[in-house]
Amino acid sequence: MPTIKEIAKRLNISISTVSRALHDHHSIGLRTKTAVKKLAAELNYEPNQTAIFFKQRKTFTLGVILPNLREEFFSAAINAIDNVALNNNYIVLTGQSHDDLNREKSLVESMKKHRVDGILASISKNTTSFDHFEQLKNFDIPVVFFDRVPDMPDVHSVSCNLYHSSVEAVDFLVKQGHKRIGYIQGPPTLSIRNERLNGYHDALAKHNIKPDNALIVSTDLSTEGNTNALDKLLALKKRPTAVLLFNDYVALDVIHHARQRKLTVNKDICFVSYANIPFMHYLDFPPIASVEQFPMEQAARAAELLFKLLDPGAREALPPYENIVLKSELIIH
Amino acid sequence: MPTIKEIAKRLNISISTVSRALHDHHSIGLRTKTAVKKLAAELNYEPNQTAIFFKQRKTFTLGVILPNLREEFFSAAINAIDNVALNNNYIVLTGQSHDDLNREKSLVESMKKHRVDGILASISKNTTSFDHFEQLKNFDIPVVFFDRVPDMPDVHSVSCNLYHSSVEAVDFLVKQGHKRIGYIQGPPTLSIRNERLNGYHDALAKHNIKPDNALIVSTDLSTEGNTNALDKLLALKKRPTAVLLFNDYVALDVIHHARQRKLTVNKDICFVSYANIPFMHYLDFPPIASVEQFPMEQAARAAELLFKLLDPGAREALPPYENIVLKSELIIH
DNA sequence: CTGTTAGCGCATTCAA
DNA sequence: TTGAATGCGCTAACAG
Repeated sequence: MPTIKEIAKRLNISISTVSRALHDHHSIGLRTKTAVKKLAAELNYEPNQTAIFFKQRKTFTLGVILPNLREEFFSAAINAIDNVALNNNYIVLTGQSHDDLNREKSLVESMKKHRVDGILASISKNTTSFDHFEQLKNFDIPVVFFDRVPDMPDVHSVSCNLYHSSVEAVDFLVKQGHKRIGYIQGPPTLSIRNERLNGYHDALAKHNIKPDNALIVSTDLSTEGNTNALDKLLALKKRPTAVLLFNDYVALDVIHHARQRKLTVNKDICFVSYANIPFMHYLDFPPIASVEQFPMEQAARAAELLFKLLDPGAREALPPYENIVLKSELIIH
Repeated sequence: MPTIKEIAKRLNISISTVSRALHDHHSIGLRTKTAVKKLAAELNYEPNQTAIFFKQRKTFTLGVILPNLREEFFSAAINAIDNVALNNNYIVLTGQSHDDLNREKSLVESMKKHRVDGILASISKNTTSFDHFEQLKNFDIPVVFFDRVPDMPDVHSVSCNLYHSSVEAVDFLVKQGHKRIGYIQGPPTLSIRNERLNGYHDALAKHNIKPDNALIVSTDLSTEGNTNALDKLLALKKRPTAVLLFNDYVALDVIHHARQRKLTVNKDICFVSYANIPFMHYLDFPPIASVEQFPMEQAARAAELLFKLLDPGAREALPPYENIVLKSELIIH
């Protein structure tokens, strides 16, 4: 494989001249410059990036850690990140935690080893401690969290506030005549800020509907957890006529299960869900509304923030920790 | 950031001794070895991988190029690759071509620049020339194609032969009483080997059913292409009562469209499809059967093959070009 | 406008 | 059992 040394030797000039010529340095004569470029092309010269990474102490690589790629939400996020990375001549190293804390930790380790310049992360549902991310500060690897963000100060984050949409969702259901509205909530780690629940509560209060704790059940997001949650609601003497669902994947299971139990969805019982993944449109009985959380926008904003952190000039203009919050939107189907 | 040089200085020993101690080299005294390791731990020493990559001329990074991650087929493949890579202490760089040849080319370029040790690829539907992959041979970057493999000699590949399942699919339909069976085929680049079509034809012949070219229509895999294809079949004087569909994503659109046209799926018209993605189970009217193409197995085999190619010892035992073919399986729902 | 020199962090050959 | 020396390929400070 040809190197600049090789080119220098053949042209009887110095290595640094070759280097500069290849970089269009202003102080290089046109004649030598063209000669160098010509020979480089002939030899099929390709700069050895590993040498450059080493020398520049940068790898032009971004790490992305997220729960999984199966969910359209996250594959959409990856697409947005890819685009931003591409514009900045960066490449993306993706890792899936599969909601396993240990796996998340080892992903952080291996990305650290590979010297990624920065990391974008959406935490696993089982992540309660954040030391593995914290230690990255010692290595000058900035981290920006998105969507599933830790509830901590001193982190950069981009997230989507679900409070208002939750209020809207209940408003919408009430307007449709519903009075008993249930809520299937997700695991506590993913609900620290309780935006969905707070919105739910506040909206009920607004409409003078007495809250009933029996109407609030939980799932660990497994299919079994999802169907059990619905069963609990259906076991009540006074069943809910509408239910908010933690997200569309919960909705898939819950709707399926409701129908197996011979309920007519959107008549006997209505659902509103979160995420608004396109796939739901193929269902016969989709949720009547879903909260759009803008994965692409979140991810893009997070990536842009990360690139600012990576740029010493831009970083100065930033607050010590930036926390961007987008607004979700209730989409009526 | 501490380096071995730093450690050497503090311990008043040489750099090479430190290096060797850290690697458990046999010729290092126990006393010095423990001293070195102790100090390294205290200083939080981390070897600079970029230096190692540079020196070793390896990056312990695999490139994966595939059409997109939205399709469960490919996200499953990535998971399988992740696992194999993890076992080999490799990390995975994923790129999506979005079925765009130019994007695929630039992915190859940037992976080459980043000096990945090897590449796994599933080609885009618009890929007709393979120079961008071919040139990698000059850089000693082995490529293994999987699932969507080029129809060329002199490449490594892992794919799934759909011929027998296609025959089985028709057998199955015939057994159900169908005599007019249509086929919606995909773009020519993805059907070079014509396994689906050949199976379809041979099976019809086997059952003495006269082939009818009007029953074979094409789609470019867009939603519009998919619905148009169905419309063409429905416009025939003698409509098919069953149709083979290129894959499950075509099936989603086709089934949706059939129902909008007031057909009762699985009664007025039956569908058999390819890919067998789990999501279909949430549909009310899924295809009655689907051909499992084993994305995880394909990807895992491809990754394993790639690691063999990366290992000089193992490579010797291999033929110049390995082409692994798995058998698909018809799954009746 | 061009060349000389040094050094990034590490593995490794050769010498002791 | 250890150390000295070399070089991977490239960039950049310094010198001319």
